[in-house]
Amino acid sequence: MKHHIENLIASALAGLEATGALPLNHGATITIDHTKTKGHGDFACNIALVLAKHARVKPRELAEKIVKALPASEKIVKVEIAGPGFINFFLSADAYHTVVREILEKRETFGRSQMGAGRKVQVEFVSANPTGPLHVGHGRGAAYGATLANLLDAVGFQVHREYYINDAGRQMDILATSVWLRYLELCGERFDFPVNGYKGDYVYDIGATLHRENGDKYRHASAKIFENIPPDEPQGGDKETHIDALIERAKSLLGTAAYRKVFDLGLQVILDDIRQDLEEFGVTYDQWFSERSLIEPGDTQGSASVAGDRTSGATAAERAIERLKKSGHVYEKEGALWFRSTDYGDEKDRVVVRENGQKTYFAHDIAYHMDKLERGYDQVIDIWGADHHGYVPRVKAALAAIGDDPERLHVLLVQFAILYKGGERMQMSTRSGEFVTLRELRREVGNDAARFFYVLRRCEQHMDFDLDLAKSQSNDNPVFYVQYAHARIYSVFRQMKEKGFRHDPANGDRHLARLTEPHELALIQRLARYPEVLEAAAQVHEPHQLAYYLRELAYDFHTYYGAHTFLVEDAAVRDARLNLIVATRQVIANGLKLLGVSAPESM
RNA sequence: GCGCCCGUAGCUCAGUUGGAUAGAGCACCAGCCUUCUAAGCUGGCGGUCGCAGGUUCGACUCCUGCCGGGCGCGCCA
Repeated sequence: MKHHIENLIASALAGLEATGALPLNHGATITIDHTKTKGHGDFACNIALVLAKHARVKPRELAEKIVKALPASEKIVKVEIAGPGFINFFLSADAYHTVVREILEKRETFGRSQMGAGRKVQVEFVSANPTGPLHVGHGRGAAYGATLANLLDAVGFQVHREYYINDAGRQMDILATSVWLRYLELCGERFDFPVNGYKGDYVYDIGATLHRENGDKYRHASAKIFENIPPDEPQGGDKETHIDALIERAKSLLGTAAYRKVFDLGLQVILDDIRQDLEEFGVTYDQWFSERSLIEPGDTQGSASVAGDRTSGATAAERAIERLKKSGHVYEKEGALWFRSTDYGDEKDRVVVRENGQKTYFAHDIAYHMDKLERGYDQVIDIWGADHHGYVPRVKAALAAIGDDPERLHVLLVQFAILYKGGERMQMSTRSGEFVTLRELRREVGNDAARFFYVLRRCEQHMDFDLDLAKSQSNDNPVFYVQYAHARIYSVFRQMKEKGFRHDPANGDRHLARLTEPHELALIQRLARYPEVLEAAAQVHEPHQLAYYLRELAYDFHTYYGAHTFLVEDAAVRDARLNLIVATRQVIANGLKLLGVSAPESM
């Protein structure tokens, strides 16, 4: 409909340009807006205001000229000039009635479009370190990322969903060492567990699995393990150097193969848990990309889709460093290799290869993003926790340095979800083991409420997640309101059978013109906007627009329900109304599907 | 100190990418269940859009400076 009016305006402008009433090449784009108040019609166009100065005419005068030049359209019953020079369009009821027909024809595909034109988009989200179960903060990224990916898919992008597994690096070594120490406790060894180790219950469980499957195979005497290890914090030492020394001790005592076994057990158990957790949450991926695959050429976990030249056997990380070197934006200082990211506006230069020869996490991330772009995505979307925001400039700088276009990378920062319980803010720390997991949240409030609640805020908005409120399942939670509208429509049809009526959709379609009540027109107009909402939400990466739309749609329906009876004696009116509410049910179901929320038939 | 995000009704938040008289839910007050589910509907109360300038036909929206809150500034990941 918007496009239809755009065409009318464009043709009017062309006419005025031809007669010289308007200058050529004014370069203004025609925008059609929905009006806020009914008195302003259905759509409004501000073109006369925009062009007035250029045409050296008063806005209202120009508006009159445009209106006179407008071609006739059967979809429009009235055109008015209002305010400073807005052109308001009033649609015929018939123009809207066709929407009901369209929804019933297209069913679950109604709202989908080809805006994306098949362009390839990668969405990487959650990507939590596999050092423990997902907590409620990850849940927000999961719900947001999954919904955004669904939206992009719905408007015609080819979407690739990916999880980056941080399975290399110090945090994972700390986990492996923590597992081993818990295992040793089960073997009967006694010692003080390091302050900086992972203390969650799941670490015990993994240690227990290790013990059950291997007995005392990996046991070493605690005296030997802690021999010459610098003291931990409670003993007046430094917790970081203490845990690092323990990691080295674990590696040397166990040997490479056995250490890797312990390490991989922890990784595998936790990753399986994360995968299952997300799956239950309705979040699935096309690919789980291993960080380790960037540095271990033989690794089969990672991307198999990179076509490029790996003839030399170089890892992705090595190739990334090479490309950086060729760019001339690196230098050596104090034994380390630095990337001069300040050349691209970063605050300071960054180390990519440490003094000890190991590549930094940043180097891996350069390689990962290089790999992403090599895979040919038109657009790469990263969804990160807001605490990583300082990281964005250096990644973009690196992409620019190696000759890729940093504009292809979009980093969306999701603010923390702060949990409140009993009016008090809850603290979260993976290390201490005191946190609310995503799984706990899902069990308490349900998947539907969690999914809906999470995407109700713009991602850059801090979110207060009141557990008591979400748990109470009161009508504070809009998900029930929307689901109830859906269930209510099913209920009407159950009632219809009891009353001995039949729904004849063809008859309803013939009598759509009987839908003349203000409630009906309002509902139809809301339905007509659904495709626009999907496009807007996808384009600006704001799933909350869909959530709000569904709430408004549910409101329109509930109001209609309260004001009119659907199951009336007049079959023409009855069938037309049933067509309308079936269309409503369809759009609610379509929208909820994209949000990952169920659409129940009864509640 | 520097950088990013946020500041809209008592609370939690929208505001269609610069449009017309700033909206919703909750809370509070007053109504509506022999009629398709009251998880609902109707009405009312509620605002210096953090503050001050600027840009223009027009600013919650864009620019600058302050104030307040969050986060980040590692050869951690």
